Amino acid sequence: MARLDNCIAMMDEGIGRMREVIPHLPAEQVTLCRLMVMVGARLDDGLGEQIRQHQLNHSEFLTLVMLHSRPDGSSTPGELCEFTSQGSTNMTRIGNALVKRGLISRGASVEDRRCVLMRITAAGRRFVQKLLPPMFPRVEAMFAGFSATDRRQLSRLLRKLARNLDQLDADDAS
Amino acid sequence: MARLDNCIAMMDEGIGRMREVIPHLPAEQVTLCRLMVMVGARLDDGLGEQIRQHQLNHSEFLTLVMLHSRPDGSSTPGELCEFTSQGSTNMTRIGNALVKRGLISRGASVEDRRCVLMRITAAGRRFVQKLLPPMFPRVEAMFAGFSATDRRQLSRLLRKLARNLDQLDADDAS
DNA sequence: AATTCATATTTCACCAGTGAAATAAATTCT
DNA sequence: AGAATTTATTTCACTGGTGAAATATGAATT
Repeated sequence: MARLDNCIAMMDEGIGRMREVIPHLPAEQVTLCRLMVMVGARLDDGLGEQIRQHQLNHSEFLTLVMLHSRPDGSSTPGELCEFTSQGSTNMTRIGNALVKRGLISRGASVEDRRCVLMRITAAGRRFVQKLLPPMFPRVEAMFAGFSATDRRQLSRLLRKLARNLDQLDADDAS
Repeated sequence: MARLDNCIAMMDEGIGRMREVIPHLPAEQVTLCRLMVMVGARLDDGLGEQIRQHQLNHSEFLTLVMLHSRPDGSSTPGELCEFTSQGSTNMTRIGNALVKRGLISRGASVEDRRCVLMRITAAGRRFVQKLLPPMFPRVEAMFAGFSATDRRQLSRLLRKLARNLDQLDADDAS
């Protein structure tokens, strides 16, 4: 796989040439877009590899960790769909996979019996708690050389970007 | 689709609870990771929608724009694979699709006759130049409220993160 | 009680990308 | 000249996810 650094250099050159052909190209913003997508995807790939070693795919992992981090360790498929950006079809499949491995249980909700409750099991919790710590060194290494201010800035800017994206989606919808 | 803002709030709460269970969790870095992935993916989705209106998928678009931004408008499959993070199998398919639409041409290279040269056609250039400008307003809106300093900071931090990720990949390989 | 709405599952056809293996052709090495 | 290497294509089985439609069931509305 190409180093990110090369891809970025290639992009910088490409955008440099593009702006000569397309006069009103917002070069700085386009660059930031591409950086976000490239770096975000690569970051995800690296972690995905660690996850795959545990026979989990990305969505299954996310769903499981999501449940683990809920106050009561449970949620409904609909809610999980929303926060993992999955379709309901896929959520059903994810549920099947996790239930089969004994990491979660699934049953009708007591309050609203048409809801299904997915709940992490004790085995599921153990699994997550064993799975996560080995990922920490990599996560920390990603931000090596980032000062406390750098981290705060990045967090601030990403959250700001997120708000703008929400706004754009809202505009699209209306 | 859930607003990014909700997802982020949910994540913040989740990580807050997690750190009580897992003592040495690098909460700040994990948060940044998740932010990068979530925001990057959402950003991509929004643009992907605009691209799909032109009967192009993400990779085809990237490949085409890549060619357009090269000095001579041409490249080899291998090179394009590298910079678009595609497998060669897929690159062949992308080439087929773009050739069929007359946006690129494909033929043996003169210098090295085992290389294939993919070159954007005049029609391809027109297509790209008509396709891009409508995307600019969205791209600009994404960074609404970003000061020049904000943009420079974000660029700096993303490039720094990219270098760290390259370093991690290099370490993995060795 | 009947209708409407909400939640979830299942099935199905589909899209996009992966990874390995076999093939082909051209180049480089020795 | 012969062998090894590089580049690309093709085929194939696979993974992961999408989107629509049909079904079922429970809850809310009237």
